[in-house]
Amino acid sequence: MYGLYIIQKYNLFFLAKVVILYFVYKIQYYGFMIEHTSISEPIYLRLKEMILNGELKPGEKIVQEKIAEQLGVSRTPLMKALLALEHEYLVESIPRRGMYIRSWDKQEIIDIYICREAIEGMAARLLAQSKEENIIKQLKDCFSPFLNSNDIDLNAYTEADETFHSLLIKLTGNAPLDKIYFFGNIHEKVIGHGLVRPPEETLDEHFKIINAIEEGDEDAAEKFAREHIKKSRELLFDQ
Amino acid sequence: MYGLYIIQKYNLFFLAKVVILYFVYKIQYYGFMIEHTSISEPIYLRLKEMILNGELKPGEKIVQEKIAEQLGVSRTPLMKALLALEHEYLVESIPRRGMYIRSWDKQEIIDIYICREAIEGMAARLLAQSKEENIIKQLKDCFSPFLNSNDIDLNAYTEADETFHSLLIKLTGNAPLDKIYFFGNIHEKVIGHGLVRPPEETLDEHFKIINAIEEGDEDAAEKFAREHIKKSRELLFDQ
DNA sequence: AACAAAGCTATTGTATATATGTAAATTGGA
DNA sequence: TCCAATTTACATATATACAATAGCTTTGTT
Repeated sequence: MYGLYIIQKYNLFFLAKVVILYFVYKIQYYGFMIEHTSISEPIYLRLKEMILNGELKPGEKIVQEKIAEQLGVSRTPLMKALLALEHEYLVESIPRRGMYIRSWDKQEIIDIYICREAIEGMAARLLAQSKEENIIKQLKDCFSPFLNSNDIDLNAYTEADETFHSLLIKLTGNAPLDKIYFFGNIHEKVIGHGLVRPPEETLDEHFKIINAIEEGDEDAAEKFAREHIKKSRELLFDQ
Repeated sequence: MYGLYIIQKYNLFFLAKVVILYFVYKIQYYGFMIEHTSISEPIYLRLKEMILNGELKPGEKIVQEKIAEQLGVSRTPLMKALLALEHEYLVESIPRRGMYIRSWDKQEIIDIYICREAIEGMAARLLAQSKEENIIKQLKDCFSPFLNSNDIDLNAYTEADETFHSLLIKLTGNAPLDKIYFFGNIHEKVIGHGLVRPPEETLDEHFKIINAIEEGDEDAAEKFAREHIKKSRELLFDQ
């Protein structure tokens, strides 16, 4: 045993191997590598993508074994991902029957928009309280490409819109608030990648919110953020 | 095989067994029995109870096999329950390390109270919009026992307070809003079953909210609901 | 004696097997 | 031919088995 070690010690291949293993270890340890938390994380992301882009359609049943085979994993981590999606309102579970891609009726969509009003309104208020320059810059940057443009690219604007609303929450730094804001996904799904209202109308509203935040006017910031969502909601159902 | 069947067919014990099994089946089928959706549901409830009453302490590690054995189940449904608790902010998961009972620092509690302000404020507004008699009655009933009483039982009042805040959300009928309102648990946990402020102070505030709802004054209802929570938050941290 | 590295142990993450329940299919009777 | 009841097939829920890894312990070297 000892003799073997002596031999190995001066064996170049052995040394090389140790060095490599060491670095692999260090790389993993210090997190330079992609953090491989678990396999259910990528499953979750993939399924979410499939739901949002329509590969999996509302009302469709999810047969666990099929999807598991399709993704090349077992049912256990798939279940974990499905439970996360259930908590995000994207998947519905009927005990002993199965899981289904969720679909929303008119009332439910209204209810979701009301939640967004409450959450985004509060977010705008919090940002107005902080009034940080860096925050205002980030918000402005979303829409600055479209200012003074008389031919707005709808796809780009849609993406900017999504970024803006997501940023509004994240920039507050309020983690619990971000945690309960999973309705953004559903918004996207409901309107099918389009816009509820034309950029000409909403661009101004977005800047109204940003300006109120910049001026530190909490009440105005919240009011404008809410009105912005409310208008879209009312237009969706002309009520 | 067939012969055996004939013998069993006329065996009284066999017949009795079949009859019993049949009724058990029917009882289950028609739902006279407690609906046994799954075993993870009671596990979830039990764990929640254990966390809230302090049997499991903040920061404590949850060793799955231990708890599973203790509850007499396998790790699979336990995991399901733990994931649900993670989504409710009661349990924290560190990948490959384990799950821990969550503890909250000052900033996080403030953040949670801010969420409550947004959610409960919106709930009060929605109820003011509906202005249903039945709703107002239920809200009033929470506190009517304490009116004109100069010696309020603190335990009873604490319970009434919890019921009131929970009702405020549920009575809106907005399911998504109720889904994101899981911070009520944490409130209870944070203040340790006590009250942040004395009944003399909060009883009046509660009725201010209820009266605004009764009068259909949305703005006032939301304002009072928010102020009520904000005052407690400020007192908790005297900021 | 101090430190690094390898091995060990405990616990999590994943896969598979078993059990239980639901819905569809089939059979038998009117 | 239609209806009801039983059987069958399939999918989910739970349990168990296996694999991988984090942190501790031990060992060996300087």
